[in-house]
Amino acid sequence: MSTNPEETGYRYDASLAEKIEKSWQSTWEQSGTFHTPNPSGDLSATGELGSQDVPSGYGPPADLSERESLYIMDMFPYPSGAGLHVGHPLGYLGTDVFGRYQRMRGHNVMHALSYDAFGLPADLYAVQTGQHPRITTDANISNMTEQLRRLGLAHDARRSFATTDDDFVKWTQWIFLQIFNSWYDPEASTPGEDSTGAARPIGTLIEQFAAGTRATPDGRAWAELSPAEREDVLQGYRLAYVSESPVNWCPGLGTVLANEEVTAEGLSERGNFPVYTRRLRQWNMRITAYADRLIDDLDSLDWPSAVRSMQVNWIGRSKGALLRLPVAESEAEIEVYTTRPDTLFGATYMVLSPEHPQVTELTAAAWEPGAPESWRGGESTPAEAIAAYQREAAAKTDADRQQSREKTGIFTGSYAVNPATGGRIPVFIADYVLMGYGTGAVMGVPGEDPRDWDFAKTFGLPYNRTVQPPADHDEDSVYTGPGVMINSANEEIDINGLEVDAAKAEITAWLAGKGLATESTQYRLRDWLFSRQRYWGEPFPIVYNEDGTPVALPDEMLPVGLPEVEDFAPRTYEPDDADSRPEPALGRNRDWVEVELDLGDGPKKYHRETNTMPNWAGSSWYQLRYADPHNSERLVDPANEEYWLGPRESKPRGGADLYVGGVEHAVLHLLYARFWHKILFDLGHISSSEPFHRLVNQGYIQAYAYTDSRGVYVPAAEVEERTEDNGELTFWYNGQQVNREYGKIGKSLKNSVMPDEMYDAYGADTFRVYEMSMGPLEQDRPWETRAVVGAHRFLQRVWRLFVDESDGRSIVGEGTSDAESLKVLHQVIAGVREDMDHLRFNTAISKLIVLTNHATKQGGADRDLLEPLAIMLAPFAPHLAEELWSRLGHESTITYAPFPEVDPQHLVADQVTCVVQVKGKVRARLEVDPDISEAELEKLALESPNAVKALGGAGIRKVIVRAPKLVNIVPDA
RNA sequence: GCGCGAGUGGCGGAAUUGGUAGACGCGCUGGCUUCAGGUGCCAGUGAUCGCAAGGUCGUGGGGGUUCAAGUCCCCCCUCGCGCACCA
Repeated sequence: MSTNPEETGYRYDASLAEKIEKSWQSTWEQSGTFHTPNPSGDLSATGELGSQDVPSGYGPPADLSERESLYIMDMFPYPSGAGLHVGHPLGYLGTDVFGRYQRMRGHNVMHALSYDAFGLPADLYAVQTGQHPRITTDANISNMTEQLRRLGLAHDARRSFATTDDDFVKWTQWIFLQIFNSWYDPEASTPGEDSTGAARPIGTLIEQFAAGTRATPDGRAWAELSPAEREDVLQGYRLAYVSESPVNWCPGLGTVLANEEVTAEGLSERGNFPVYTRRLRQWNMRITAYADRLIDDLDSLDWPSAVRSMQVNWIGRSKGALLRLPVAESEAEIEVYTTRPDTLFGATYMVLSPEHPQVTELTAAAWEPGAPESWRGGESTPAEAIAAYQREAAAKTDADRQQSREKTGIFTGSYAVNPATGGRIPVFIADYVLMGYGTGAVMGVPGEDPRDWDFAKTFGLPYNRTVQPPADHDEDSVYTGPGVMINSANEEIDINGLEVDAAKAEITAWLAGKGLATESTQYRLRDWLFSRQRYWGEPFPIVYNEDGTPVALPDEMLPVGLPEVEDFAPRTYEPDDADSRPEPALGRNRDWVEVELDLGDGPKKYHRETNTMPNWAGSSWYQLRYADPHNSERLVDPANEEYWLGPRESKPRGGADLYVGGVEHAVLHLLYARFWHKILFDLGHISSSEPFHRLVNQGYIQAYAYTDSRGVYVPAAEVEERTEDNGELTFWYNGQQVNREYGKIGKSLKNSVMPDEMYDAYGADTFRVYEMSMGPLEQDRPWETRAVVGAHRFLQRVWRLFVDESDGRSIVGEGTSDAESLKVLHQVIAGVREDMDHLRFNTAISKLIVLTNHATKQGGADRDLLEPLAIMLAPFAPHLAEELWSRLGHESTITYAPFPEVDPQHLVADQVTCVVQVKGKVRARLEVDPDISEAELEKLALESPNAVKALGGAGIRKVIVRAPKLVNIVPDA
């Protein structure tokens, strides 16, 4: 029999790792090791699925349901057909390690993974292949599940779902109806909430109209309105509503898009197609009603500051004033929004957005003789010039509009009156003023606003400084800084000499007294465009009656399934065909669209809504469904929601305890999910008012890619590096020098490494340890296949502390470890606990390596050291740890073994190293008693030969003693 | 332009409240084991001077505070990310 460890099968190599991993994975699955009990329903300890027939000690402990809850979430994946590369599991491993650690700390940990399975890629693929997206989606889900299974993630598989499941779609649609049937009551208050304003059932609004306590828009009594008229009124309040408004139309994708899905360049985030602003009748979500709460509640969350500031910026709250400027020689007024009412004396012109509704009434019949040529746009009448400019603006994509900052515009021929100066100021239209913000009209103050300065320069308009710039300020330039007011007085008011803030208050009060100003808060945030014309999404649970009025389907009719169609594509157009109109794919199946239903008033004809929901819908509430994934009566049972997501001292607004995912969702998913969660909270369905208490953005794993002289990617795995004589590093492929670049991992970049390759070469535990040891979770880091072996060597050393590689015998000592080893052990325990609590997995692993290396150097270790080592290793290398645990004689899983406690008694050392510095530089080291007195230590330090030598006979000015670690001797200068 | 974050060996990265800079890993160098190979083992490894003991320099650059600065303060440079005609 061979005793070469490489042939005995007792060396921890890839094939042994695979054996161990697969065997424990199947034990865990059969035992329901990671099944997490709910307080109520089918997953409770007494429920049907909950009564686990666990064959051994590998199931969860009996008292798990009595433990404190901890809810860990990953941003769930889209089931892509490309499969996983080594970068994908990073976040899942981080949450798994943390979850496993928290189980050992005595928590009932809920952690599972589901799939965000509606969306454009499956839809596009279906269009390409003609295959139903459900088929490809399901296939992708099983592929990904299989790839992930090999990682040994401690997920409760019973809680896994896909957003495309009928059972899930039903509740997505149910939530939509809740939102549709609600309005935002600014007067409502919620117990425990400091701000007022909350979603309330639409019935409470109807009561107010019916009782006359709230006036209808046109003042008629509610009873006098026809059903269609009533619905029109309600559409102005519903939190989900249909309206004809400017939307982002993307002909290339054949669908409209939310603002959040359009890039700063005005292109679709998917596909990079041009996006046009078109007035279309679409569904919207009134997220603007929640703007204040979405900003203010961020303070209660434990989120990265980058994400918080992105959300704050996206919502874009600004405080200012609405001013009403009279139109000269007319009864009309133009309302403008400004954050600088203090500069009103400097307003020398006005600008309206080209889409502004008052443009037509302000367009003069003819140019007055004095109007400069540049104001006329080369047309002979204002009407023609205005119309031409409006046409041009409409044809521009947002990208075009933003590309050029050159100021353009047309004079309307009308004048407004500056109420402060009484002066006539010309009114222009210009596309630098956006209809979607404020009132779509601004006062032009060239002296204090850079854009107005540019416009005034272009059109030869005068400026009048109202804030005193510093002496060194260039006279021929705009000044936006602080200062005191100048040139700002008339017969009624004098704000000269005031600072900007005081001036704002003063002038706003003066105008308010004349009924010309009100304080106002404006938001950059727009309502959320909620309909898409693609096939692969949730249908709306809405039908239209013969008047075209939207009618909610009753809950019993949910879910509304997708119709079968032969062609999944929406009608798409040439990407630059701005005149096209969206045509949803669902409309193709006329039998599905035209229905006869009895909605309580007898059978009537209806037609269905043919748009689908955006793929953000499912991810906007899935955090609730994990808590009660099979409930068919409610979206989540209140007891289960409270247990997992309810508010606690550590999370005042509740939510998942930890949510890990990429930063790219900072303003999309994370804003939408907070919005829906708050509505459900307001309506009393849940106890938490935030979905995710703590958010961590994991970094990305990046890699080198190589291109040859033609710029074509070559397989990164086959590139060789060479150090030239001058020390320069060069890269070679097939004898040709290639160029290295650093960035994303991707198939097309030929630098993709699959987890499967790592399983084959080292096993899943090695892969896990490597990924967790590369650096802090939040940080991007480069993938380096050749470095993985370090993690493997570490696990091999651990193995060798337990098992004799030549015969597989246990070599665990049963004696007591020496004091030095116990000191190292307890230092490591203390450090690892601290690191784990803060998700510092890389440093936790380095400490485990220190402990392992110490034991290895000792030539072996005893059980009192190796048991804690196995437990601390378990979150990172769960399969190996479970194997070692069982080899130690345990007959139950290591998963719930209590995490080692620090025994301070072992931390006290009889000797400690004291450094002796002279003038801040380390000159000597002393081994001293930890309790040494300062005087004694000072004496020893001053006597130490190296210190004496370094002092070189100089006198001593001062000695700083920090017993027992440090002495600093300061010589005379 | 505005806002946020980060600059530490050849590389990834460590360094409570200011108190031994470079833990741990990769790579590299030397040795052992092996028919061979390395995904095995042992030792060394910031730069520099020195046979050595030891010295000098060293955390993007410059200045400052302090007995003591990667850490605190001021100025500057570079990189990354976000927002960007939002009145």
